[in-house]
Amino acid sequence: MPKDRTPTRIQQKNRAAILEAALNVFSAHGFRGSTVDQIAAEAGLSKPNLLYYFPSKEAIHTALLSGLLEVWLAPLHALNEDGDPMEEILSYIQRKLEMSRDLPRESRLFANELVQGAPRIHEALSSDLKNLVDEKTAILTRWMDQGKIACVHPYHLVFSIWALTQHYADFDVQVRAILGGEDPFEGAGPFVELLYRKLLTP
Amino acid sequence: MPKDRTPTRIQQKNRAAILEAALNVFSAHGFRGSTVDQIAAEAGLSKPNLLYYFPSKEAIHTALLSGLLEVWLAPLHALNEDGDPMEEILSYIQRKLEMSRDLPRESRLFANELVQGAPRIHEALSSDLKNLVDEKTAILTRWMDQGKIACVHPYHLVFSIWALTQHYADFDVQVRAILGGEDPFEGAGPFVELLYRKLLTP
DNA sequence: TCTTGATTTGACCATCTGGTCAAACTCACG
DNA sequence: CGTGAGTTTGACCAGATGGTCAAATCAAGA
Repeated sequence: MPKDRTPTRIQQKNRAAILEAALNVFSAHGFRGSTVDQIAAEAGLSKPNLLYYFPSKEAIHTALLSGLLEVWLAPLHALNEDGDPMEEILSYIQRKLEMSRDLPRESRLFANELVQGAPRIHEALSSDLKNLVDEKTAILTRWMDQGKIACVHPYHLVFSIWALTQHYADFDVQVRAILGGEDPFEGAGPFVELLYRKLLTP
Repeated sequence: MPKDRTPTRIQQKNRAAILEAALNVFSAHGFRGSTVDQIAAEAGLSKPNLLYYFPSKEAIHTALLSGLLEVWLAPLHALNEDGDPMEEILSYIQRKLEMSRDLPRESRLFANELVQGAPRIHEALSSDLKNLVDEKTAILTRWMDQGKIACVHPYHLVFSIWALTQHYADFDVQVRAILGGEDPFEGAGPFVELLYRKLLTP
């Protein structure tokens, strides 16, 4: 196991390669469906070598999840009370949709975890995530009280945004099977924008 | 392996128990994360006995999926061109939401399969499902052309209904972690009804 | 160059898992 | 009863899988 001191170039490179490979594998097969050999092969390392950098399969998984949670929540963090309410919300939605398009592996990694009861990130949900959502729904509620956007259940508003945008990453196969060759995001962008404009216009 | 003749009472009972147990286990852990022993224990059978009724783990899984696909698509099947457009769509949405509340295991079974690329039901998606959706979006399009509902992308309208309603079953842990003790479906029903009323009112 | 710590690996192990099989048991029916 | 088909199971197997370890290799500073 490498020391905790300043990591060498090799350590940085290999840790990064492992996390990148693990993202590919875990997001495609879930935790239980992925094997250490698979991740090692994808990272271009032997299995014992991989286990030299991370003590176990589970350690890789949690390192991935906790490392990506920040990235995943960044768009919501950026929601700014001082901006124009409708524009703030719509640009949050657009950022989430772009993340589904550009980071589908990350979306599916979390989807895999959540759909199976989030055994490994349950605590993060009810602490970090809940705090963030509480904070941002408070902003939404204030906007509603001020009549700047229509009055709807703020938590379910957030859920709906997550559901709508992440659907395109998580259930990509289904969407594409139905749309045929058409690019899903071509139509999705205008659709969700129209939807939330109509919903939130006072 | 039991004969193909008219199944005995024992066969009916055990097959049903196996599928019920498999639904519990597969929906909670995914295909790869579930073991035959787990399913057998849950069904109150020994592993060899279970494999007397189904030739393999995969056979149980496909039997489950194909058996439930019909149930899963029934609400969309029921969408009737001759009814009142807005009421037809809203009651489709309510039925889907009720299914998320009453059949969350079924929802998660499909979610698990889809998020991992639907390796076992890919063909059903691009044949049965696509045909059904094509048929029903044609109805939606006609309603839009007649000015009976607002004009939006019909495929993305369907996707949004799936995403919004199934979110409450598939990501149940997350929803509950954020809502605290509140019943998710209490607020979800009125929220989605308002959302689609605003979206689809011409 | 030499030394020392960092890195890599082949061989190995214990456990889990899907699946098999022959033998035993049960049940309906003549 | 008795019998034959239907049902159940303990014992077992082969392969996969997470993880270990001692030995080998490499890399950079003295």
